[in-house]
Amino acid sequence: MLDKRDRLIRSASRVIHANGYAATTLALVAKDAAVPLGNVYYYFKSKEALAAAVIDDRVAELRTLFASAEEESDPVERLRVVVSAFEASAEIIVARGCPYGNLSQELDKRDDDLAARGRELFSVQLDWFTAQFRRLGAGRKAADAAAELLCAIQGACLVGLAFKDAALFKRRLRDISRRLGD
Amino acid sequence: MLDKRDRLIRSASRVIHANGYAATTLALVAKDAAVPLGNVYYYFKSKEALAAAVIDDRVAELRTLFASAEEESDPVERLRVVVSAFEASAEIIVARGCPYGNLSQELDKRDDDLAARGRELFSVQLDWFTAQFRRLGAGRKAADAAAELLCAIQGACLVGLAFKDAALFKRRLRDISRRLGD
Amino acid sequence: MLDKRDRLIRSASRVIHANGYAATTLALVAKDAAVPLGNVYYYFKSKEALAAAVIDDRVAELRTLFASAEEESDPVERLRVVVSAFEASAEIIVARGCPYGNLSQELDKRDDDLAARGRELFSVQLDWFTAQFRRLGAGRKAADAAAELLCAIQGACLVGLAFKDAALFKRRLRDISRRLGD
Amino acid sequence: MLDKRDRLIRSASRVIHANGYAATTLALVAKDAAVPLGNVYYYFKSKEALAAAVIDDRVAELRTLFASAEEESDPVERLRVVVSAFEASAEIIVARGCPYGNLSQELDKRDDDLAARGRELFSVQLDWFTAQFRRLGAGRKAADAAAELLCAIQGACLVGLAFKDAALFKRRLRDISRRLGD
DNA sequence: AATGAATGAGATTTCATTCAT
DNA sequence: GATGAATGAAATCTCATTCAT
Repeated sequence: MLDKRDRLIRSASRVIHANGYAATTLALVAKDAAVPLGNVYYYFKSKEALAAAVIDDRVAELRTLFASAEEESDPVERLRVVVSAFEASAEIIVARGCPYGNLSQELDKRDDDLAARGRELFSVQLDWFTAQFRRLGAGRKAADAAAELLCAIQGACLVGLAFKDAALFKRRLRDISRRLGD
Repeated sequence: MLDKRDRLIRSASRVIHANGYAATTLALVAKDAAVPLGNVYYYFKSKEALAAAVIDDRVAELRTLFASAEEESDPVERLRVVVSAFEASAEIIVARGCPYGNLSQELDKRDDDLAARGRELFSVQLDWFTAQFRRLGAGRKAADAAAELLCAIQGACLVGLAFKDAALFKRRLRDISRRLGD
Repeated sequence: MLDKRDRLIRSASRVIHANGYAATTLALVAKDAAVPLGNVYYYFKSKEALAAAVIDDRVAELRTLFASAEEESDPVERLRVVVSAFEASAEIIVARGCPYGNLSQELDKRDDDLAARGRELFSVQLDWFTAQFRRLGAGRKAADAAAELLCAIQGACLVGLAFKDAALFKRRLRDISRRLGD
Repeated sequence: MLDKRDRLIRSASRVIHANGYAATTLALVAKDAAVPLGNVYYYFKSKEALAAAVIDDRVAELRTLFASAEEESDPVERLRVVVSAFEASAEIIVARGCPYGNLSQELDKRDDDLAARGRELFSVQLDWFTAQFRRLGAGRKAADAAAELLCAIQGACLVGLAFKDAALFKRRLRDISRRLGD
């Protein structure tokens, strides 16, 4: 069994993904993690701090994905690995939304530094995508190509979620994957 | 001066756009509309009912936009009118997010009928886009082309918001607009 | 159509009988009477005043019943007319409770003069019952016999209501009626 | 000092007895129990849940009374113990009403399951009374005799309350007690 | 470190009553 | 007389956070 801190992050991640940050109560998270409510504050000084840890966890998840994609040498193949990873999560994304996009959007409205942390969920992707396009010789257009890819993926998540349509979502991702070769 | 009911919808729309539905309190809305809190309940039986009115308002806004786009006869031009309308709102979208996508996504996690109402914000767009592509002779691919367009716009909104980058947002929309001709 | 004042009393009587006084809202009464809410205050200066009018109405109803019972000359027959009247209302009493006992009990907890008015619902019965027993030569035991009768009727109402059992209720009332002859 | 949960039930019982359920506010109960209002919700998830606990408490009280009555072997004596217990509470019943009948009647108008819970206050009495009459050889008339007894007691409570007349109340109960021997 | 309990600010909602016309 | 609208006090309930042990 994971230690309490990790269990809390894991549970918070699940509950936030399912309900959104504002609708998530610490009581729910504590119960899901089988940790007494009062104890949450031993590990995290506030609800915000717990959310920050969730973001860190997701960023780490993305970095792990990128690392595994780097086993490919061709940047196009690397990007396709990432797109495939989204496709592999189609069911959950279509049911609950994108764990990166959802949270980034919701936290964006705050003036905390949680808002800034939320943006990392996108910037870490944008940066890595940019690096790949640069290796493809895109030069100064690399950043733009990266933004286009991020937009395409996130748009598919949002629309797939609204219509709960995994088939549509996958079709869109395959299309994105195909065009990466152009 | 608008009548109170309209002022409440207008204020709720603003506040929800700025804060999200969950973080919106009726006290805030009432204050923004200069209406005493208790009076809100004379016009709307619940917070949810007010949100439903906001959604209706936004759907009407979209229909108005579509009606004006229909002054063009060429479907491609019509679609470009719509894309341009998003472009024209770049500053606010980049600051607060897309008023349709944001709300649709947040409400999607509920099991109310507010969730269903939220989805209308997308389906009304998808339907109209589909009709245009059909007139272009897209046949059974019309729905898919419509979904692609919706994804592209929404993706741009989400990423534009995260990076508060109106230039990026506009670039993306112009690109979308250009490709509509292909 | 009754005039508004009477319609309000009639509706208030119905709604109070169905929901109890505390759970009755003037909005409900106004709607039931098809009278605009604001207008209620033209006819009654407060919710309490409306309830007082309802009590007056019910007291009048009882007096009418007594008057009709007085067409009989035998006091025992007179009392049996009254008991039969309760029996005739078995269905509604078993569904909603006794319109006299319910209200008397609920209002009893106040320190208004509504409490005193509520008690009239019982005292008017007690007085008339006492008068009949006195004519039967019960002498100073007349008051006690009257109280016993009132207790018996009200007990049957309360228990009939709790178990929603009209048959039980009627059996009890017939038993009471029979014993009146002893 | 009782623990808080018990204090809350005790206070709620008192306040509900004094004011009725609808007119009881949790603020009043909390103050009476010397518990901060917000803390009430740590022990009971809603006002209804607190009322349900009050009912449980009263049902338990009745069962304790029945258990002590069962120290007598003669069913008639047992029933007289119960009637005496009501008589011993004459002052409070005449001031506030019967804690079982009042609540049962008020809750009866709801469509919650609180209504059903309220009915238990009577059914637990009816069942035990029936068992005693059955031991007396009443056969299938046992249930009817039990209902008659319950009606008699409750009628006395209701009328005793309306006239705030403890002497009348006691006279009625003694009469009931005497007739149990017939 | 751990935890059940406590706290209080604030959110939604209700409603008798009053106001303006 | 009539009425739609307004008002504000108060009720129920929620929850992040803190406390006492």
